[in-house]
Amino acid sequence: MPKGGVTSGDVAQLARVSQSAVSRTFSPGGSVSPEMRARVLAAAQQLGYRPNALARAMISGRSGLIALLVAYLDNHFYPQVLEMLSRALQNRGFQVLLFMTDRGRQDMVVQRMLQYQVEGIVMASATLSSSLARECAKTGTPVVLFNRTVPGLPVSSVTSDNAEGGRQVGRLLAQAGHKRIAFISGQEDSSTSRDREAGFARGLAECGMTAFARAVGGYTREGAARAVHALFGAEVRPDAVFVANDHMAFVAMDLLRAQYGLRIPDDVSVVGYDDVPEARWAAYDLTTVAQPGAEMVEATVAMLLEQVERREVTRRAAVLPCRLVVRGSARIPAPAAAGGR
Amino acid sequence: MPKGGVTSGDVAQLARVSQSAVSRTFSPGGSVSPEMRARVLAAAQQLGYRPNALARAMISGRSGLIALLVAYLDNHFYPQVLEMLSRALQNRGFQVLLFMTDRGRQDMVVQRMLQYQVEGIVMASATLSSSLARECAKTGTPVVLFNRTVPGLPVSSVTSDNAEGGRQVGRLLAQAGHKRIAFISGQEDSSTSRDREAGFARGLAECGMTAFARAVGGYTREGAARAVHALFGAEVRPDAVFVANDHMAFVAMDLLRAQYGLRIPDDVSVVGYDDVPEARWAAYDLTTVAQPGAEMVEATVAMLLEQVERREVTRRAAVLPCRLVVRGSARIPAPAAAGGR
DNA sequence: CTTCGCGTTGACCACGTATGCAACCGCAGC
DNA sequence: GCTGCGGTTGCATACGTGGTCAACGCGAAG
Repeated sequence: MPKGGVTSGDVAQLARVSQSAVSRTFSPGGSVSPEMRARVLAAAQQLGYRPNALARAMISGRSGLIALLVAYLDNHFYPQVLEMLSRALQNRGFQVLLFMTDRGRQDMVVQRMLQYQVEGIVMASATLSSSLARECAKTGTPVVLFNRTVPGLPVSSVTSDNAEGGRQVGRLLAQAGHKRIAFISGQEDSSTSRDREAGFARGLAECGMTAFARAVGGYTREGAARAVHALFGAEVRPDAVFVANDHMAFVAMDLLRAQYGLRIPDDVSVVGYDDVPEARWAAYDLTTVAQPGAEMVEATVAMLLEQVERREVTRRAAVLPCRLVVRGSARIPAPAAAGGR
Repeated sequence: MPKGGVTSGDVAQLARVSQSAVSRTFSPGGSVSPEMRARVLAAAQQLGYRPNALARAMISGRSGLIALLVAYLDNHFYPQVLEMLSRALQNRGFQVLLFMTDRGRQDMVVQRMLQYQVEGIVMASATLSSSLARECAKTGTPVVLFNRTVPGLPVSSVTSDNAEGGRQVGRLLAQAGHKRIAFISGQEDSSTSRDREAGFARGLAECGMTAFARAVGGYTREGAARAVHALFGAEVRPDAVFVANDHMAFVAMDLLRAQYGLRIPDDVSVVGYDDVPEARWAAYDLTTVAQPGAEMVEATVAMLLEQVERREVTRRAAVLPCRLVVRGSARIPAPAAAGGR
């Protein structure tokens, strides 16, 4: 094989059959007699034949490619999701084309995806401009937003019930007797942060309370640190903090212990969101809200592939239930039970 | 656009030029007059033309695809690497086809890569059977192993100087006056674990010591926990542990503190390897050996793309220097300096 | 005016595979 | 023995693009 390509024609020539026969042998529904199939397979084996997926994609109009756009992997919720998504798609016979958002060059990134004739797009924690969404819809490429909602776009989405999760946190902290409950937000323009905060406020309201203070964390370590200093550098400090995700909650815990000399949960309660693996590490033992990662991935794949199969883009939204995970980083209500589902 | 495909022929028809002209307009070295270029671009704009990357790949023999095989993302060193690798390749005009190893089905995975005519393969923390390596070489597809070496295969590799890193840890712990220094290994068959252990033994030997005990951690949390129990459930306990990577070192620290009631570093020193982001978190403040992730990624990309450009697979190995990062999880030598260089 | 040469253009083919269509074979029924 | 039919097989074409080659036009040199 000089320049690296053994084609179906080569196999046909060796097996003394037509190229069509080779193609049919490797196509699921092909009508081939047993002896021909055997001869073809023997020749293919001998030459090391491997069907060219690109040529197959061209003729069949099905590339078998799914684009996956990810914003950042610092938050360890996303590596988990990425791994599960990739495995699920791989098992269903699709290949994953991975893209990292490139700060404002998202348009170019999506163009590249479409150039490669991807059959579907999953966007994890990344935004999509409405013009791009329309462009995808025009080419018939379904898009599923993971852990994010953007109303009014012709795209589907899968999220967990962020509002309900926030509400449960609000009730838990209020019922535990905290008096000054603060919130550290994520990116202000993200639906996750907004929903979690709104639910949180409602949970507090149901217990006759309101949030004591809030600060913007932006879902980054640096932003979280600034938010902690803004809240705890003040005259009167919060006695509980709900942080919009675990990633930032760890920063808060480190800072509160090391720099402010506070004990957790004796002096201050901390609650996060996501239940990333580190949340159960002994050093943090973080009370948090578990997002059903596996179920979200399953829903995403199902929703996307259904559209791929039926060759039509629909607009659906799945909201999956989440679950409060009580650990040691927050005081718990004394006698009665906490907030019920 | 009925069924989603506007072709160069459509553009040519609208612009009243030949299809060749459209192709030349979108090809870098094409000889096109300004006015024709303008007409073509206008027509393309109007129709929303997007060159079909698959067709281009077929004819040019260059798919622009690089396969990336990753074993697991639990160890947070790899998400970082994945993100950097993906960004680097993306910036150089290549697309990343992502694959997760599927326990023994690696052969199938590599076959799928080759079917998609990838121009190169990066394997991060995953093994490659020699038969597969030869198959890749036969098709002229360069392979670069990331953070792993397998001698005798026609593939390149990029690693850090694991032996030297291990040696420095050995010297540090010995010179700090520890008497019973233990080692928790990774996967026994991985080159990283072997090299780190060998260097560690040499570092100890240079100070007239030998390892007090060793246990197998297998690079997993569960394995690390078993190893810790094996070492510290014994009659006489180590007073220092070198753990083959940070991922396992965190498990060890949690267990030593919570279950064995030991203080770090007063009762026992812990040293890891990798310098993942969590290593600097206040709760751990882990002394570790920093792998030069960015440089390793850069070397990987350079090595791979050079082979892609020159269309020949060569066998090279890059070993990059690593750096001891002294933090608070290990006692430090009192007066004189630690290990040189 | 003729000729040469250069830059531009279009017709045509190739890349490797899937598939419609026609031809073909063998067999059963009349 | 002829017809009809179901199952196989090969031929030819299409998918969308890049590149080759000859033709063409136009300006400059003789």
